[in-house]
Amino acid sequence: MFSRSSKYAIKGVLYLALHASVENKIQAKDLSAPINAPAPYIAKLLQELARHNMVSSVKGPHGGFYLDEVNLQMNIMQIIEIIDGEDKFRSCLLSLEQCNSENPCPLHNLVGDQKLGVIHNLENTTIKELVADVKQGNSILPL
Amino acid sequence: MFSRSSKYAIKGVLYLALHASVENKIQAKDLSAPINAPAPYIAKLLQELARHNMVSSVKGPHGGFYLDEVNLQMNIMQIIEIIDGEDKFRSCLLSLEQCNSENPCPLHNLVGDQKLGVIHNLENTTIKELVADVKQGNSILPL
DNA sequence: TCTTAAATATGACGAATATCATGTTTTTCG
DNA sequence: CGAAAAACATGATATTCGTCATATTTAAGA
Ligand code: FES
Ligand code: FES
Repeated sequence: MFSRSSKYAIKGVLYLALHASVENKIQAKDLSAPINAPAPYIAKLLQELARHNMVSSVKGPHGGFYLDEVNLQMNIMQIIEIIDGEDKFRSCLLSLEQCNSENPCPLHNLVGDQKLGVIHNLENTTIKELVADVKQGNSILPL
Repeated sequence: MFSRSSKYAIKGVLYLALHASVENKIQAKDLSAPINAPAPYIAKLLQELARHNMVSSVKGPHGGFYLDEVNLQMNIMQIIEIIDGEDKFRSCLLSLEQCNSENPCPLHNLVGDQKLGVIHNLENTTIKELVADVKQGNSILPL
C-alpha cells in the first residue's frame, strides 16, 4: 500500500516525535535498530524530510534529528508526498486518466469512498496527535 | 495502491468479461491496445490467471481467452492475490508484525476501518456484477 | 496427415527501487 | 585554531519488478 521508503520515513518521524527533542536529538544510526531498517538508507530519507521541513536537524557533535513544534503539526500525507511523490495515492485505481467520480471505473464504486476517507484522515491528523495516541496507550509503536 | 501487474490483470479480466465468450475468444495480442499494456506481458499475466482458473483459454487456431460462468463468479481480490501474492494487501501498513486490531499501530486507527471495507468490497463483488455495472452505465471501462 | 495459429513455459533484458559507500560541510569542544 | 562528530550531497551497487524474446505444446482446418 505504501512504498517501503514511506514506511521507513513514517516510522522514523513517529519515533523521533516520541523519543527526541531539542535537548535530546537522535542520530540516524540510532534509528536503525528500532525502525528495523538500514542506517544509511534512513539517513538519506531523513535528509530528504529535513530538506522539506518535515523534521529538524543540526550538524556536528551532539547533533541529530528531532521534531520542533512546527514539524509536529505536519501530517502523514505530507511524508508520503515527499517520499513517493504527489499522486501515487490520488490517481485512479486502474490508472485510467479518463475517469473520475463522474465517469467512474468499475472499481471506483467499490473503493472510492474509502479511499477518500483514508486520504482525509491522513491529511487531517497531525504527527502530534498520533504520538499522543501512543502516549495514551491507544496505539503502539513497537521496536 | 495496486501493482501495475494487478492493474493490467484486472483490466484484462474485465475486458474479457465484457467482450469475449466461448464463441468469441480474444487473443492476448488483441488486448494490448484496449488495455494499453505490452502484449507479451499481458499474455504472461493471462497465463498465470488461467493456471489459477480465473480465466479460460484454448490453444490453437481460433483459440484465445474468455470467461466462463465459473470465472465470472470470481472477484477482484482473487486476481490481486494471484498476481501480487496473498498478503500485500492485508498486512499492517507499517509492516509491523507485532500489531493487529488489538495492538494497533498509530496508523491503524486512521485507516483500518476503510481498509477492511475495501477488502470486503473487493471480496464480495463478482466480476459478473462489475461488468453488469458497466453494461448498465453505472461505470465505464474506457479503451 | 501436415501446416498453421494460438497458448504455454522459460528465461534474458531493462528500468525502477532499495541499499550501500564515499567524500564534503558544519558545529562543538579542547 | 584544530580535531572530531555529526548531517549533507552525490553517486555506485544490488535487488526487485516490469518488459521482451524464444522455443514448445496443443488444437483446428485443408
Ligand atoms: S475512476 Fe478509477 S478509481 Fe475512481
Ligand atoms: S496494526 Fe498497523 S495497520 Fe493495523
